[in-house]
Amino acid sequence: MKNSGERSTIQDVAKLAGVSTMTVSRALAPNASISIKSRLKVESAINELNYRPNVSARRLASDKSFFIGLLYDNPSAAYVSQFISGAMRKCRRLGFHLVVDECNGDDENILATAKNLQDELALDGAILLPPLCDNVKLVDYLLSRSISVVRIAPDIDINRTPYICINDYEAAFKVTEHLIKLGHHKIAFIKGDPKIGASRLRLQGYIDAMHSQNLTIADEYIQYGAFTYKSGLIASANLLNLSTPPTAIFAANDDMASAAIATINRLGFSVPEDISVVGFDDSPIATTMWPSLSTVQQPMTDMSEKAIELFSQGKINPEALTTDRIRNVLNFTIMQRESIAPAPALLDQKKQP
Amino acid sequence: MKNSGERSTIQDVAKLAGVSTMTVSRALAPNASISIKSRLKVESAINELNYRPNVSARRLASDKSFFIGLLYDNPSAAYVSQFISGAMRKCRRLGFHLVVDECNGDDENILATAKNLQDELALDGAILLPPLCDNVKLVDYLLSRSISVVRIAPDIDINRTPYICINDYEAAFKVTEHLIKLGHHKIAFIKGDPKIGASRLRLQGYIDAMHSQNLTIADEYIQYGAFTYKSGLIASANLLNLSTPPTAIFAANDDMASAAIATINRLGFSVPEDISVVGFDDSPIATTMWPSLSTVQQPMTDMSEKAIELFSQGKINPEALTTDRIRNVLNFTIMQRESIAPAPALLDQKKQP
DNA sequence: TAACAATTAGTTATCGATAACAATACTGAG
DNA sequence: CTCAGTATTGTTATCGATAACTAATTGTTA
Repeated sequence: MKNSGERSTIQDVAKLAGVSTMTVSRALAPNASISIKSRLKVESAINELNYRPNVSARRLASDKSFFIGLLYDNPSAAYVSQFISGAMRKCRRLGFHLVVDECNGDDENILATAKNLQDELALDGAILLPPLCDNVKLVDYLLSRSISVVRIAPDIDINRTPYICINDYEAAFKVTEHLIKLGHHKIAFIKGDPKIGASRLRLQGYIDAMHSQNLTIADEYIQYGAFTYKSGLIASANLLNLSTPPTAIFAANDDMASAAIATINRLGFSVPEDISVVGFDDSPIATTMWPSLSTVQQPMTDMSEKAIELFSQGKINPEALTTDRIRNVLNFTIMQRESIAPAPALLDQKKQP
Repeated sequence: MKNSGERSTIQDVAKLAGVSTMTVSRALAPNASISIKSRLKVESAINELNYRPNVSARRLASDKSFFIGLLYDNPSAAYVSQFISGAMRKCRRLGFHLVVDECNGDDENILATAKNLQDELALDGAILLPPLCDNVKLVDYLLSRSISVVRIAPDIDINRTPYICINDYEAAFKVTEHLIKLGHHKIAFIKGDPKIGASRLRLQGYIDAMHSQNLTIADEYIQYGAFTYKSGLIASANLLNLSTPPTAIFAANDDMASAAIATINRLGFSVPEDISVVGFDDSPIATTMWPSLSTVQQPMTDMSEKAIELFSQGKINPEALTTDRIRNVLNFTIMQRESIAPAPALLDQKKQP
């Protein structure tokens, strides 16, 4: 190992391994033709010297840019920043640069931002966060410029690019099932933004879980929501004003769930004694709230690291996409916190102003 | 202008300007000796070709890295991500790369993370967000490696490095003054994390504004807080349980202010009719809340862009630091929203469970 | 005005990697 | 065993910029 401060170069590795620099370079490339013997020699030299290629030199010499764009529209700051931090770290390790950009507005604007970014940096890859992951025009454009695309939780054209997600359906199913096991029968659901595919899956998971236990769902128990706090306030107020309010509210994300808690408290009920509340995403608000919010945790760091890894495993070219490369479904965790409890034996209190 | 897709190089500029590439290079450097005539020729050629230097080539050829580290400890995700987005954009424009890293834990850990980053990337500059901006050991280390440092809202060794902030004192003063003008006399304050310098300034602004109007502050009206939602819940509950609760609560950040709103609602009072609430920072929660929160907006994008600009204006070397380069105090904005109203004529309701 | 500094501009080598081509080492068929 | 054909490895030029040196120009002073 060279004395710290000085980084070792490909020349050092080549000398130590007793091969040419090209052989080292080839050992690093995913699809190069190189003998096993050389590869081993090079690999051990790399380890010994703790060598890592100089990105700038690479970028200059090759036609690749090693830039990966992370494009998002308007998911919550928390969602984005959680995703970023894992992706950044992984990028650094693998010699990529992450370029984060917000694509706002209508389709035209979004496309313009993407084009601009591309003109400026010549992206090698792009990661699309919801709801951009389902923007067909954007995907078309990126693929037409032969930019590798990885989508997070897409709902459309599932097999067109590799994607990463959790099983939203199953998560919602299990949460609902759990509430039922705690004795809840009157479970309401606050839907998410219909533009985001996962909303549909979460709703369906809830519905199917209810039906699987032979529970019927009153129409009014499924409320419209849009992933915003405000929409959660309205939806939860609607639910509490029903003649028979629910004993549990399952919201499609944490912002709406925390709005539900606020409403419940404001109307003189308490969480979880009177009404249990569950959210989705495990965003920071879930633990800043009091009572803390039970929710579904997505493994954001794993997801973002996985996304970057996909780029490094050779070019993601459409023909070579095997199913196991395309589908990357990671495990969720149900975070049980203070906001849920067994159903109250009887709920006959009246709300008081 | 070259046909889009192809970027023009320094050679193109040199040819068009009728000079050598070195002259172009020098025209771009901050302290190079070059005649006005050549500089003008080069500049117009650069404009015509829309030339922007290739960062990789630069990094390879020079001893600079063009990496700027953005180090933060644990300010809210919202604070960091707002800062990042401006900084990223500016970096792209000026040919830097922003490397974002979280430095957690005790001083030793923080230092280790910074050293690691430095070994890996050889930073040209570092931006320190609070509370890292006041970590003397960290600043010492970075300066000792001759990394340019820009600090955000520092409280210690103010003149050691350039810094960027708003006038927290004045903002707090004006907010308090505004509440007083609305007829509030019983104004309480929830303090921020004492590790963060701005906390002290915000408190002092509040105190001085009260005194300037000859209002006295009951001891119990100044509550301990730590910038967290939970600490805001406790502090506000304390305030509402006083025999004469305040008619206005000013919290040193939005998280605590929103906790205050939650407590007020839970105890059967309403905002702003019974009690006005003001926060600080204009974080996303301020507008997701209902009622929306009046607060002080820091110009985060301006701050982050300014920070990056400082690096590009030649090396920030300690000797050349004039006062006007060091101090960068930007303007805040008081965001008046739904959570404040004139003081109630009389507050004689009792809280009801 | 000649002689010498000080400024400004140009030339060449270099950073660390890969592309494209050239050379060599293996392989199996005849 | 030889030779074509393939698999592997090496050589040289190159990416786009700057450092370090050299050359030319300008300005100053005796």
